[in-house]
Amino acid sequence: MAKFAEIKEFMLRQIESGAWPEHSRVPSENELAEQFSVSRMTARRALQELTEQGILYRTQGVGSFVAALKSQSSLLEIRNIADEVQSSGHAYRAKLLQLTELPCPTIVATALGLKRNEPVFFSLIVHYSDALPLQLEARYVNPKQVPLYTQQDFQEITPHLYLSQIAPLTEAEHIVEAIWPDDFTCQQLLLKKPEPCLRLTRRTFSRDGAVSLAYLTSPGSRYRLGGHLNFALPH
Amino acid sequence: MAKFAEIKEFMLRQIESGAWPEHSRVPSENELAEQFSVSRMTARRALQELTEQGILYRTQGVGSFVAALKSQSSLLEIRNIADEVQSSGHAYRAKLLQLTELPCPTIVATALGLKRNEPVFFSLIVHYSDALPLQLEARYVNPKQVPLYTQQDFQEITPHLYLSQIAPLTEAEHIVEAIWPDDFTCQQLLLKKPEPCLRLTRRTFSRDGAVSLAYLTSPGSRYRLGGHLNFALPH
DNA sequence: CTGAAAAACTTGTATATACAACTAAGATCC
DNA sequence: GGATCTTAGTTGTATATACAAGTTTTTCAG
Repeated sequence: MAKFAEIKEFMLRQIESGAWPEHSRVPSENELAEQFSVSRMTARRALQELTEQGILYRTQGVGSFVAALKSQSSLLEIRNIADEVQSSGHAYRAKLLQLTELPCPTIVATALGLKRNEPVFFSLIVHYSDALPLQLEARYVNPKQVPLYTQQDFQEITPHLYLSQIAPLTEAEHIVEAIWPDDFTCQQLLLKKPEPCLRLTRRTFSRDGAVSLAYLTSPGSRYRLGGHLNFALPH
Repeated sequence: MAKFAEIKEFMLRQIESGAWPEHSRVPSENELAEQFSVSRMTARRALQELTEQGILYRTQGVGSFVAALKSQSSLLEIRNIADEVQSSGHAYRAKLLQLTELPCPTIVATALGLKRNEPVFFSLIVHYSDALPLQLEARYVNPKQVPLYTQQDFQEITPHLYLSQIAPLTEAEHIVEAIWPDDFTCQQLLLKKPEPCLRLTRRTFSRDGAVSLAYLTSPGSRYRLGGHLNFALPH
């Protein structure tokens, strides 16, 4: 591991363990340089990158400080719903409804850069928290980029996690909408009466272009798309 | 302006003008260093920061390239609704329904770090695109941080813009929900029939703590909360 | 004691240099 | 022709140094 990365790791451990509480001062560039026997510029890089990640804030002439801990989580991460459910103390389960190859609908073709009716992979999954359905995931996947998609076991690994491994994310596009669910969606989400639902349309890209188009639908009452957005302190 | 910033400006102009199209190669660190008579490390910094902003991508041993233009806009910016409407070619207008001091409700007190029934400022505004109501904004503001809030003319300047000037943002927290609008909201948004609405709850912070709590409600059919999230290419 | 000046310390910018790691293209050998 | 080696170019990491700019503390004159 590069030296500046080692310093970052060290500082992150201090912060996460609570040894360096919020708003406390962290070692200066020169102090870190001496402690780790590196040049000031290398120590500076560690401080700089942690600042860009919203973990520290710095003021010229004063010093570097630990930012508020709640700023750690970020909308920028695309969260893995399985991790999210488990970290809230519930049991995660997925039910696979469909996993096939389809002729590509026009909208999907446009989104993924394919031709109409060209083969495209399609999966349909319900994500549960304990016995409660949290989200209906309908996903189209570009076969050119992920040829083995239909051979995976999505009870064991979420499509998002699998895709991240096969075609590392370079970019993601999101649209959030409030929609009125159709009958099928109500049925799968066990909604006795229709209620407003959140629909997150997510298109992901890898180096070679669009990888997948996913429609994630959740009842507004059961799921919140939250997080924190961090801004650098103005200098 | 610092030298690295001048180089960034130059490159941004080239990209925005179309002189450097998407995925075209940009000058290398050494070429930029020579053109601008700076050291390689300074040229490198310009390239590096543009990469972090998602404007370029770089590959070791190969070069630096212009990223897809659509990656420019980002969810990270808190958008000014007035700018957004105007940039889409419509006329922006605001109607101020209320601007008063209220005894603080419990939820608001918790969110802003005030005591229950302590005075808090409250504003209620409808944002229009031409004659179409786009968003109902209900906002509570911490009087300790923004004592002159109730004396502003919010037909002329949006609360968000004013607050940004008075108490620069250090942090913002967002929650997106799908809700069923109440009668008053329907009336103000000119919804003849109720329809699912997006509600964005936004809490903003400045250096000295929470500044405001805003509820932004928009009909799902009229407004999309969109944008792109950029990820650095893994190294 | 007060106020101004100086010193010490911090982060910010910039340079020159060196070597490592990686890629692509060309040269060479068989 | 084809495989391998070399070379040139590019980005990535690291160092030592210098000065600028901002803040806080100390010193010292009055």
